[in-house]
Amino acid sequence: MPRAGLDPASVVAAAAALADEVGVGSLTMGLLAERLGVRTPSLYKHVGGLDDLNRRIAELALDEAAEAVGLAVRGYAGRDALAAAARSFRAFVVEHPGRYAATLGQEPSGPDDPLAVAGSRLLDAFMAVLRGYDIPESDVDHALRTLRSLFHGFATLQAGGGFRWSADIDESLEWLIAFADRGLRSA
Amino acid sequence: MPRAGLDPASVVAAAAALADEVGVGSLTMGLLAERLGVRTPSLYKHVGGLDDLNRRIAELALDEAAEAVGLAVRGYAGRDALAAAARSFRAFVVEHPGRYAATLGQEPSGPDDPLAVAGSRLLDAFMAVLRGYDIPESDVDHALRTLRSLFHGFATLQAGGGFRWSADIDESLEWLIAFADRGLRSA
DNA sequence: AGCTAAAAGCTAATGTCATTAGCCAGGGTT
DNA sequence: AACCCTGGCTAATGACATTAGCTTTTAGCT
Repeated sequence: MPRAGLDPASVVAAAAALADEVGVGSLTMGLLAERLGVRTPSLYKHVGGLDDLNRRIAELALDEAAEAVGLAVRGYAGRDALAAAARSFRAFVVEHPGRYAATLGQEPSGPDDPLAVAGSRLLDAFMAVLRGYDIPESDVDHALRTLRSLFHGFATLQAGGGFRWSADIDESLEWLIAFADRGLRSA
Repeated sequence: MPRAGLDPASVVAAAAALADEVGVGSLTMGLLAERLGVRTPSLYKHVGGLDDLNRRIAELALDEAAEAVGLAVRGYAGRDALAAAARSFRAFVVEHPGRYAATLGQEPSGPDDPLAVAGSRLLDAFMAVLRGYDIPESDVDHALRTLRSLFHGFATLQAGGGFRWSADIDESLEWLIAFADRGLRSA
C-alpha cells in the first residue's frame, strides 16, 4: 500500500480545484478522495471534515483574491486603480467560482481566525483603491462596504448566472466602473 | 389517520418560514415534516423533492421582494425612489434571509419558467428607479445590472455577517444610496 | 543496519437524509 | 352501497459523512 504523499495543503488545493469544476455544493468527500486516488476516510487524516474543508477553501480563496487584486492595483491610483480592482476581482471569481462560493456564509470565529485575516487582506486591497479618492475619514468604512458590496454583487450574480439578457457583460463591468468612479469622486 | 390539510402552497410557505429560521442549508425534509405534523414521505405528495422545494421557495422570495420593492417605490422618483428601493430590498433580505438565500444559484430553465417571471418582476421594480434618472437607452441594461449588483451585494453581505466592524450598517446604507445617486445622476 | 513510534492508508460500521415503493383509510361521486 | 382518487403511513434503498480500529510505511534515532 504505497503512500499517496498527501498533506493538508495539497488536499485543500485539490478540493478547491474540484469545487471550481463541479460547484461547491457538489463537492463530496468521496469525489475528492477518488480524485486524489485514496479512500474517503483517509482524507480525515488531513482535514477535520467537510466543514473544515470548506473553511480552508474559503481561506485559500480570500488569500488568492487579495493577492490578485493587490497586484492588479499596484502602481495605479484613482479611476485606474478602481478599474484594475474591479476587473481583477471579477476575473478571479469567474475563473474560480467554486472557491469563491465557499467564502459565502463563512463566519470567522474571531479576529485571529485565519479566515478573518485573509478577509482583511482583501479589504486592504480595496482600501488602496479608496486612497486615490478624497473620502472623509469618517466615511471610509461606509465607502469600503459599498465598494465591496458592488464588486461582490456583480461577481456573484455573474458567476451564478444571474444576468440573463444579451447585453455584453464586459461592457456592463466597464459601465459599473464608471458609475463607481462618479460615486466615489464627489463623496 | 386524520388529514393534515396540506397543499403545495402551504408546504412551500412553511418551508420558507423554516428556511428563514434555520438557514436554507439546514432545511431538511424531516424538519419540515415535523413542523407540519406529518411524516417525511408525505411531503412528496405536494412537492417534487428538496430541489423542487428550493426552487419554489426562491420563486416565492422573488415574488415577495418584487412586491415589497414595487410598493415602496410607488409615488417616488429619482433619489427618493432609489432610497426607498434600497431600504425595502435590504429590509426584505434581512427579515427573510433563508428565502432570499434560496434564490442564489437558481438557474431558470427558460423565459417562461415561473422563476424567471418572478425575477423579471423584481427587475421591473428596479427599472422603475432608473426611469427617474436620465440614462441613455443603450445604457439601461448596464445600469440595471449595476444597481442589482449593488443591492444584492449589500444585502447578502449583511445577511451573511460579512460586515465585521463597528460602523453602523444603517449609516452605510445611507452612504450607499448617496453614492448610487451620484453614480446614476451624471450617467 | 535495526528499532520504534507517529503518521497515513484501509476496511467495516454507524447515523443522517433524501427518495421510492407499496399499502390503507376517508370522503366525495355515482 | 360500491368506487376510486387523494393524502398519509411504514418499510426499504442508497448516497454521504463520520468514527473506530487495524496495518503498513517511514522518519528519526541509536
